[in-house]
Amino acid sequence: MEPLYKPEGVEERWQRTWEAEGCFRAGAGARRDETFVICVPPPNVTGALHLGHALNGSIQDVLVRWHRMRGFDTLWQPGYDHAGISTQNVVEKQLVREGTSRKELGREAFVERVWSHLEETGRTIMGQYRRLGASLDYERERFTMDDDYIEAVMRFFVHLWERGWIYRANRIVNWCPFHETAISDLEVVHEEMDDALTYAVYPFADGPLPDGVAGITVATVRPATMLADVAVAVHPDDERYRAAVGRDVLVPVVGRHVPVVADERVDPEFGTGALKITPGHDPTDFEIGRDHDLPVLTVLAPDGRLNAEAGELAGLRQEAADERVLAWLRVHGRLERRESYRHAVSTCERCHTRIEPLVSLQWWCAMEEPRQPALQALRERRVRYHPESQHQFAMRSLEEIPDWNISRQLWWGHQLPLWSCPDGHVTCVWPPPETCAECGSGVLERDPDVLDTWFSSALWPYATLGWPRETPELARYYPGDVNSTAREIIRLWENRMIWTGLELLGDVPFTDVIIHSTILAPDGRRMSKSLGTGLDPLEMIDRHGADATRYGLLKMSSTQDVRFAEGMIEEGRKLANKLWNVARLLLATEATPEARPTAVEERWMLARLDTVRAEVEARWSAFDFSPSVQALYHLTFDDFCDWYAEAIKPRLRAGDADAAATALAALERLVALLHPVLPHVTEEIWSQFHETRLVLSPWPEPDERYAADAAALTRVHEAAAIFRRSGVAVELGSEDERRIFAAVVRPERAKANGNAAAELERLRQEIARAERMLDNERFVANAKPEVVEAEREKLARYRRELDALSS
RNA sequence: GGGCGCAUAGCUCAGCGGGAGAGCGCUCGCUUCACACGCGAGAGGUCCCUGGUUCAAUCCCAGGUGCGCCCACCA
Repeated sequence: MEPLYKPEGVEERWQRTWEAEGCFRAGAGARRDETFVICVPPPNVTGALHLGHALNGSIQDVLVRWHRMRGFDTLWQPGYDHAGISTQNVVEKQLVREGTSRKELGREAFVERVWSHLEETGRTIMGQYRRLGASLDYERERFTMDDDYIEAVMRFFVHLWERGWIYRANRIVNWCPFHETAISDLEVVHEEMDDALTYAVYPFADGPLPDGVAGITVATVRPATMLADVAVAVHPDDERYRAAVGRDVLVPVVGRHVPVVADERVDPEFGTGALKITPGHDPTDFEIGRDHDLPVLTVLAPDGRLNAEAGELAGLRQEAADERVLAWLRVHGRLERRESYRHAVSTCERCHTRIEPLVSLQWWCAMEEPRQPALQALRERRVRYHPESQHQFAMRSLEEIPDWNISRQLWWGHQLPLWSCPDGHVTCVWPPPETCAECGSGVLERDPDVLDTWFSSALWPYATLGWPRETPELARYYPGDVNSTAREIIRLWENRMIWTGLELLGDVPFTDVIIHSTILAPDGRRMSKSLGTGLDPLEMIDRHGADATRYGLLKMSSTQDVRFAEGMIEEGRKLANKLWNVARLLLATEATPEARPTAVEERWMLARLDTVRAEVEARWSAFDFSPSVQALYHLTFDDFCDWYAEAIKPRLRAGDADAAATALAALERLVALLHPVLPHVTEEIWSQFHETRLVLSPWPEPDERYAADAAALTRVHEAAAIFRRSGVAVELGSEDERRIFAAVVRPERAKANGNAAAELERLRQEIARAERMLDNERFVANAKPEVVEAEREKLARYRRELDALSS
């Protein structure tokens, strides 16, 4: 064993060995009947993993390795998501760079192109998980476009159809002109943008009002949509427009007569208080138009250009059309003014193209019924989000959940299992039908739309286990236990897995959802590739090792948002190196591990190991990782290395067989406790004195035999602290205590550079403080008894120390 | 506009009713036979501000200030 632990080589060797020996397979090493199941949130097949994935993988792997050691039949399910629009976006942009387009390629060739693109990226992702040491059951890798998985998606759709929850409706949707598809509200991001607000005059059709007012001024950021205006609306209580309501005004350019209507949804404070109504291109206008029986006009085509309705402006891009309308307004004296205007604009989360609200015929899934059992499950805490604030958010989201637009006008994804005959009958079955279910026509055309990518993700926990087939895996591993993910995905994924699981299998897919922190760039900005603030986890692994990276990420996992700090990963590297070196020291004895403690420091060490075992178990049960790795760090550095190893060194050198055997037993426990966090270095150390694999070895059993001895060493700890501060050796009661003191402090070598006077002063102040509190009757009467007792003990201790120092 | 969260040492963060902590950085001293990715000793803090509750507040409550995230159809 070399003096410096070098993770490169060691880590990859163990990653290969573990996998080759089947240590990660579902059920490997199981010693009890209970199962523990996590499915990895399937990463988008397009991208490489980022630090968030690495953090999430570390969290899950700690839980999985811990349960596997405890003997659970453990399954950690890997896989990836076809990520419909994201993937299509990536490939389309490649095509643009190559000077072609998906339309030129045609649907079939395009989909083939996507598949060939996926081959490499899929391998990259699983390679990254392997480098992190993630103990996924790699042989069970699943993809949402596997044949079996497609089967599950189709069955699910047909199920919803038979339930009567699928319907088709013409509604305003978010339309992405680049991808030429509808997207859901959840796929829209809002971006602040500088824009111009155009104030245009709509003159009254039959001349000015009696008071001489010639028209109504409205404000808009998209002048081109005027062509589809069907009314002007004002607030019913707005005195300014009382006389105007019921009259007609003239729409600019097209000269259409449209009515002035009164509606409470108009904000009289904004702009001029008058709102042009364009039901075809604005969600609010759509509702107002519907309630006033106004027609719906559309001037924008799916590609973002103006359509035939726009007359001579047809075929222009919207920006160009805006300019033409503006010019018309200027020429005709209808432009009142323009002002700059900064506001939030909806954009496509994938391509950041400005979203056009568009009336469009889409398929929807009604949510009123299916959400109810999920909401109930959350209320009853049959599924629990951690932390609690996210549970509240998840419940609110289910309460407010709108119907789900599930159709996308994309080519990459699961095509809807819907066929129509020439008579317009729609057949929904799977496998594909031969004839129309209603009229028997053999001429059927499949709906070209594909499903929202989250539609298939929603089935992940059970479709990966074989559903809808009744497989043994499904029976054994459903429902699972834990799901871990980032905040932004609660509504997109977590809640949907819960309601689909309840609907199809009658049970929630997991009992706990961990919402982990977001790792920000060191400057506090969001980590993202486009900002150049992204960080590749592999870079950290190359520099410090996978164990160190896992440690650092877990340490950063506690609060909501943490700035990335490489120092925490370095801390992990030092921990691994420290552990390695203390193992070097102890393994040099070549003893057989067996706990036969003869001295107080040995019983104390075993007691400490058990205390930290209990603490770590409590932390991990509560999904609280940062304090757990902190406890393990101090256990290793302070307790194990600085105290225990130093205390027994003289005996090891003297060839004490009991001390050596006990030391290795203690080391066994230490590396077992550390294994879920630092799997590689612990496995490497374990292999130095075991034929077995630590990954499948039992987690340490509770052992309270030595708890009473923990206190004895506390006296030595304090004596050492005083000695180091003051240079004064406090008298110790027992031979044991004096021996340990000498071994750890090594007074013959440590030059006392402390200050006895300062130490005396410190003790006097502490004594005065404790006396003040104990003299306070209200404190003694109201404080918890153990707090008062602790204060008495402190006072007594300080007095003892003062006496010892003074003499 | 709505919701949530955060302000603690130079930096990144733990702690959260009774002694202000860690890692890194900094200063000083150590070629101590596991480890210089180490060992020992230190310096460094009105725990954001103002009130309130309490015998006792960094911690609980209210208000303020600053910052972050999520959500949102004000044209």
